[in-house]
Amino acid sequence: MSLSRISRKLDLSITTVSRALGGHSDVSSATRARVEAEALRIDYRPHEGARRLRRGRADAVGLILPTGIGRFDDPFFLRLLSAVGPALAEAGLDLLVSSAPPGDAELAAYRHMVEGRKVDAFLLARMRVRDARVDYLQNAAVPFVAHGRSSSKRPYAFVDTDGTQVVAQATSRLIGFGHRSIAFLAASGDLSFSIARESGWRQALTEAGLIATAIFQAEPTEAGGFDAMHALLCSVAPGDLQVSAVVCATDRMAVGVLHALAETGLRAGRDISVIGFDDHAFSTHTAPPLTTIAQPIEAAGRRMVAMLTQILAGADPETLFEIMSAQLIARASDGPAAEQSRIETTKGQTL
Amino acid sequence: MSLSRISRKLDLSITTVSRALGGHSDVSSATRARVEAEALRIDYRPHEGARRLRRGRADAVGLILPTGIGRFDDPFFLRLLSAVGPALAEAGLDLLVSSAPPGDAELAAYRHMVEGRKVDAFLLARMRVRDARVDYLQNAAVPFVAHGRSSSKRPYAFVDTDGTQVVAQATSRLIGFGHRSIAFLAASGDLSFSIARESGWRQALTEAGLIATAIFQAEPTEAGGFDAMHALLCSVAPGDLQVSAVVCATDRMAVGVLHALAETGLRAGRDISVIGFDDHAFSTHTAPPLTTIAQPIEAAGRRMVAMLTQILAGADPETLFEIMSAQLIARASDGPAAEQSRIETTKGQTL
DNA sequence: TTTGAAATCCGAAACCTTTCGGATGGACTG
DNA sequence: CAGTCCATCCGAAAGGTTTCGGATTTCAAA
Repeated sequence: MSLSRISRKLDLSITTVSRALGGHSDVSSATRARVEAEALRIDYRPHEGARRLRRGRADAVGLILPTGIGRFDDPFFLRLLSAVGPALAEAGLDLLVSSAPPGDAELAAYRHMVEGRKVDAFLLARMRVRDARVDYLQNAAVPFVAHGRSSSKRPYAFVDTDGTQVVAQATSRLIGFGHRSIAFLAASGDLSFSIARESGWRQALTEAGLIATAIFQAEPTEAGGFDAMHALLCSVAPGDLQVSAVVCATDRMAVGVLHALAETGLRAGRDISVIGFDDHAFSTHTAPPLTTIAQPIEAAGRRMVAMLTQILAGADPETLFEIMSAQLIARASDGPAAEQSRIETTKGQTL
Repeated sequence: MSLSRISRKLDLSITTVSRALGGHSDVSSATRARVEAEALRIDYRPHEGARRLRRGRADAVGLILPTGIGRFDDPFFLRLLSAVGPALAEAGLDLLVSSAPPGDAELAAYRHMVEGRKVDAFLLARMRVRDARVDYLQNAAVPFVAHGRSSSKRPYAFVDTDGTQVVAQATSRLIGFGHRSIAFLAASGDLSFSIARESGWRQALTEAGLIATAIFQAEPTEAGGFDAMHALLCSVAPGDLQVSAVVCATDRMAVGVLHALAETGLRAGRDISVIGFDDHAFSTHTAPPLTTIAQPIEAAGRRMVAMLTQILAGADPETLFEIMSAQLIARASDGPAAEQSRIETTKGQTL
């Protein structure tokens, strides 16, 4: 009831109105102007449903938030969402959001959107090394762009942060501070970002001739970090701790580690160094302020949308990727190794 | 190409297939069974676009994230989103998300969804006392459910936390600890939640015969809290501070306050008490762990969806509302007032 | 046997847009 | 003047679903 309304008013065919508004060349500029004026006057908006029906696409993309075990509130996703929103809007794409815990329910959520033809493509985040979502989407021939990589037969479009390189740099910084036994606190599960960061840690250690055995893992939350560090501290007599520095897979874990340290009376940045990853807003304000790594989430989001529009326009997903570099933000949670731990490390690196 | 596919295969009319699947009564149970079996076999899903075109509704609801000044990553929204997602899915509703900074761009985002008939209704969060979104939506006769109240002529459906009551309780707790000069750190702007919480603080103070003048405000972020507390601490000579406790409008602000305190060598929970609001994941792990207030965000999200479906089914929005109670979580950032400040307060309450 | 109602089914229209394949008229070419 | 070509317009179909207003059959009641 709308293209037709303009067409009646202006005594033109529906076709002509449609083509005028659609910017086609076979309509005179005079007619086009008349149509545009009338469209503006009655504030015409094409009916999305009709358009989708006719064009056979949804002009929408899906994003399914991975609900975590327990409470789910990682600032990462919000930053991604808020970057992706305007970019998508500018491209004329809607964003359909849902949430599901990884596993069958998650796949079902993807299937729901695909089979209902609700979206043309997906944005994926928080990739896992063996990622069922990738298999499913590639199989169903649904385009997507991921934030992070995973091991799949066929390559796909992605944006990723070079976690390996920058964590290696952070670890080297600790080595430069005199630390000899540096632990890595990995995120549990097979989260790609954690594995990339871990290998940066390992790399720096190996290069410096140190052994990379002090690795433990926990849920990528504050509680996970706290529990892991707490367990570590309880496992040895006070003053007998081997580890003098901890590189954490995420800021949230680092916050938990800081807490466990404070609880035991250990001073982060002096007795033990801690480095996080993400540079979330709260990390400036921990006690002490957290040395961490800033990754360009907003830029990544915008880049993902750009890739998506290219793919939707026919580009080959296999050729589209970008690895962005992250930046070490030195604050106060790390520093020179205390004499004591420098000596103790000679006894061994394992825990 | 799909109802028709079933109809051809089964030698029925499209009408009958549609009505069989739609649960209408004028189709024999034998036929219905055949249709259902075939639909299952070919994994039939109605085409959303076609359905929307015909039915004239979108079966989708919109949620526009208010991008803040600077970086935007309040865990509140993520918790709300993850609660709302599954509830909406169960009701057969899609969730369309966008983001925009409050102001003209925000209204434009709402208009975009409304006028493109992309959604049937909205979910609103982070209400402001004078909220242009409410005016616009009521005017355009688009249903919505809000989290939080605002001052509008016509009432609307909302779920809210009773911030006033619980903050009064928290403030009384501080008074019970012997604090006599208790400040409130409000969120800037005219955010409803902050105003409700402020009035709880004021109420408790007044009831105890204390003067409620120590109020200052800042952006509802860690940086905002830090700057405000920092400025306060710098404005007086050390040891001359009037305020012995601070009630913060949000946990994020409280984190900043904690940081400012630590920087000056003041011990939160001993020299100065701090209470937050939200009980976000990181609040368990601040130094010291933050005494705060837990509000039921997930339950609120589910309740909002329930209300929305009622409204979409014809219920009167003006009769739908629920005020949920929040809970004080006592941790270590507050405690008995130090002798010193108890004496000093006699000098005056203002800052 | 006729009538009427109930149980089942179906044709066609409508929702709004896009696009294929022309149609029309005028200007230009040869 | 016949033939071409171009600029501009339009009719009709298609896309998948729902629903209005019957049509047909069956069966019991009169």
